[in-house]
Amino acid sequence: MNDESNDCGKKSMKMRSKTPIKKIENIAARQVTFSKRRKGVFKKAYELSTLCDAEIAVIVFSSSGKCHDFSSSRVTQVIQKYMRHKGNHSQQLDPSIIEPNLLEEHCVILRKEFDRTNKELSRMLGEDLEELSIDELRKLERQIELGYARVSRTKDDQLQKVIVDLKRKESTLLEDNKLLERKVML
Amino acid sequence: MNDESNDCGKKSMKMRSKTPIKKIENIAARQVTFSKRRKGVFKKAYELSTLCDAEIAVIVFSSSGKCHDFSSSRVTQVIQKYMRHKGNHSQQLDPSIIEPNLLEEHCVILRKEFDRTNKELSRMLGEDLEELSIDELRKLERQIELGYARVSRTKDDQLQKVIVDLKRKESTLLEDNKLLERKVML
DNA sequence: AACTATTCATAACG
DNA sequence: TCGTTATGAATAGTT
Repeated sequence: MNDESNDCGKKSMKMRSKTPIKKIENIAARQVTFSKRRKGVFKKAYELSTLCDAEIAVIVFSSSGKCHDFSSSRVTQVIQKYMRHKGNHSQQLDPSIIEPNLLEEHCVILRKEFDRTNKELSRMLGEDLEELSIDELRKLERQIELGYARVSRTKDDQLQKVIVDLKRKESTLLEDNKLLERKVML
Repeated sequence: MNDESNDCGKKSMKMRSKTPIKKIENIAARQVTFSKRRKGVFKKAYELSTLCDAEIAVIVFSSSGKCHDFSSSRVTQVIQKYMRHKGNHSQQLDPSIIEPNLLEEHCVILRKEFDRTNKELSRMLGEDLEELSIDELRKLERQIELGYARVSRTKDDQLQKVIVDLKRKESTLLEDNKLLERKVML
């Protein structure tokens, strides 16, 4: 512990330093700080998700290897969404670049991911709904609505584009016609 | 407690309220808060990882669907570690009955299937629509409509069931009450 | 985007 | 681990 510039004639109570962000070497202190700050991060994550209607997942492994997580919805759900956004799974789960003895493990992970995705797709298609609660059904309904709105909007945009294109062609042709007519007149 | 912090005729002042953690309805304000707090969460995550030698990943989706992430190492690395921790009860794929040299092949096939399913799901959710033709978009739209109808119907059925159940319980209770009242009278 | 009063998080300590 | 509190840090409201 370093206490450089303390005097403070006050009750010589807590003298908090400016907290350098550097690995805490004292193991006990590190564990205490880990607990406190982990809780803090999860709280902040919760507040962010609630205030801003955001979806968030936090995964932490302590230096001792223990796993902790927080999510506004479900960690695996957020992970899935994340993977989709990043696109190609192949990069992340490509078995060919993985050591042979880890291959099996990755196959298992991939299989799990596949099953999950498959299930979600089924439900989006209105299948396998039996075991869903009313709340889950409501959530699914909203999710589908969102997807529908996006698809519908994209389609409309495309249609608009086609229409604008056609109109432009039309007016170009009209002008050409006018020019040609004038030439004919002369 | 000292009486210093009264209204005091100081400069007009900011008057921050106690910030209830509830969805911010004003969209502009929500976006600003999202930016600020997202930065805050990421900073806290960084500090936790550094101070405590921990591994952390944070994934956030804004309400508008934009994806942000932070990790002390690599997000996908943390995700894989997480999956490994959670997925130790893996009986889905028994590798002992698969020849080692077939395992990789199996993985490749699985990955292809997975990517295909993933793409379809993304599109149902209204993502990655850029390369679809108008006809394909129309088809997708109809597919989603069908799924929506099924989900909506299932939900309504469930709600009906709950209502019928509650009504039955209510009438049973009413009858019980009547019987009890009679007994009390006697 | 920048500022600052205020609330909040947490290091140090019991 | 839990509670307390002074201090540093985050941020809501504002410019």
